[in-house]
Amino acid sequence: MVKENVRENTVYITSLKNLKDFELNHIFDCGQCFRWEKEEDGSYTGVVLFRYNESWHNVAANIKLKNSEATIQATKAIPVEVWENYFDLKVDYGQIKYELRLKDDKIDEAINSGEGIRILNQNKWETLISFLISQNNNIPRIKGCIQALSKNFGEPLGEFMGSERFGFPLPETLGKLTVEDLSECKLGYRAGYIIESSKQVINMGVKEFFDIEELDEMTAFEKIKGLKGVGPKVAHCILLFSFKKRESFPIDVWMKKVMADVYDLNKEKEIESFAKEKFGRNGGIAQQYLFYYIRELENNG
DNA sequence: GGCCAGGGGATTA
DNA sequence: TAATCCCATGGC
Repeated sequence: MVKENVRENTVYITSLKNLKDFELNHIFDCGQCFRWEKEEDGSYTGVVLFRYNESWHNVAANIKLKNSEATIQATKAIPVEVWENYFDLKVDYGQIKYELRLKDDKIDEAINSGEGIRILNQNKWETLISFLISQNNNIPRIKGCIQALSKNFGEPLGEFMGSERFGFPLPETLGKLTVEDLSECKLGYRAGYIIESSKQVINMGVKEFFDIEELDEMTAFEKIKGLKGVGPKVAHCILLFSFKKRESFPIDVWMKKVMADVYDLNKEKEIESFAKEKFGRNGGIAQQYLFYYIRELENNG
């Protein structure tokens, strides 16, 4: 994929070419991320937190897809490899879909509804906090909480695409807060979890937290679950969406619904072992197709 | 292992 | 106006 960064009125342009299995609606609306919003022209605008070269980079960005080329405008120059990794471009989703479709015609139909899904490689810290907020919560409210958190405690990124943008707050910032400091973010009982988990990440060291990626799935799961407020559901989301553990199969109320409707499975344990056996190492990706499929079905009849 | 409080807001009854 | 629901977890 050829790409170049061109400076243009303090906006940095990156293009990603020859994209396959890539649809913005599917990627940003399959429940994996909370900061991208759709514009009238079909492009998406959001704020992304990266960590590379041992430092944090919060960037406001807009991504527009035309045919098989995506154009990203961003407030900072982010290496194209970093964007490629974010959108998981090294992974051949065509092959994964081919393998999954062979399993049965139910997953085949689910894939048809969200063919352009890709699992983003999101920042591990941001994903931890985002999914702590997600528990027993709905997507519009999760987005509101994260927005409030960023507005109050994140780095101001200036105006971009008609709105003031704010970076995702960093561990040192959140770790120093009290529950009262967070009251206007309306996080409810999750505020305490966020503060405690932030302290735990600071104490273990950001590097060691990120290096959990190197551990095997079971060990990584236990490590993540050791953070305050992280149970099995949230741990699976964090592992899938930011630690590249693609076997992880998060089971929430939507997944319970789709697995009951489609596969007539009603117990969580049954769903778990079924997913492991049926989808194996692609469990997490199958989960995203199923999640998108049931949400589409419920929203559009 | 089962139960229930934890917050807050949108939606439904 | 009241009940229910939401990408759950901790503590008993």
